Amino acid sequence: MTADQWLSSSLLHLMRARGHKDLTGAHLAFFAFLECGLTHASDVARRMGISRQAVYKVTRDLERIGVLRLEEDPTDRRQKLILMTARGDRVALDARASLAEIEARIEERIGPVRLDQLRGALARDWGAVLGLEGDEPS
Amino acid sequence: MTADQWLSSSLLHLMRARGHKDLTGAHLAFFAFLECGLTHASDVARRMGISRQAVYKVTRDLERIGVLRLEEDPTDRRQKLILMTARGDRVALDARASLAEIEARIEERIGPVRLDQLRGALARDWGAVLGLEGDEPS
DNA sequence: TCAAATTAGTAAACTATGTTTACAGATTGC
DNA sequence: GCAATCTGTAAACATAGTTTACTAATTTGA
Repeated sequence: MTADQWLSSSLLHLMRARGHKDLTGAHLAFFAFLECGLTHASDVARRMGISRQAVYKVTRDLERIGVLRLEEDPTDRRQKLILMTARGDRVALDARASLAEIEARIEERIGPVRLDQLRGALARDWGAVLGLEGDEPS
Repeated sequence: MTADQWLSSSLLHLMRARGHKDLTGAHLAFFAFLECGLTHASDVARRMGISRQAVYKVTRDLERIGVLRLEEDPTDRRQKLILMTARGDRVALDARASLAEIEARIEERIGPVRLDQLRGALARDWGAVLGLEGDEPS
């Protein structure tokens, strides 16, 4: 189990415990990018480094289960605005709480100082590494 | 793109450039555990935290393309010994060289000191975190 | 200005990588 | 000796992505 897999499976587990039984890992990963202020599927796809067709499937799912809704974008009629429903806001809230819970468990395990160092190392150093190259799909 | 995904896709890319066109990411991930001295599929499955059925498929693939071969284990007739073929040895060599190349590119990007710190932080801190819980499959 | 190139969303077929469930044969513990 | 457990095997299924293809809307440039 890698760090990534552990993080996303922990998040998924906690979200299910909070009643979001129909959310998958892909749904939650996608959701994080909406939280960053993105409002269009193609932007999310580019930022996630996956195809817009993959993102499309997730948005279609999330619309079907009532987490978000799509609306015509008046500024560009090719695009659709991705908007949160009431349940979408609850999901976002519960996701933030779950992530805080996970971080608290890590801190409990390795201590606040090393957690801070680890966060710093990952943000600075991996950030620099990943800024180097992108094999993004079409 | 996460750090994990970046690492494995870089490794896969370099291995393909070295002529191993038929190897997949799952093949290479599995291979790393053979390099650690494991000789039986069930051991690999446990260490990787995946089902032994998933490992079985990979071994079957790798046997088919001539990277490894299976032999009856004389000490336990339930088990089979996983052995390298000549091509398997070449794969292992090329994988080590590719990883060294990747690490060199990271070092070039963030410098030797921060690379060392990052490696330390990941080994110590994430190791401690992942040692905490295991949702391993049956 | 208008044709060409690009971009957004949609959709189907396929791929990669896992899981769950099931079973038979070998081994181990009591 | 027999039940529990472990091995490899295998099929059916799940998840999350890709490639290819199409239409409509927009942007670019000669």
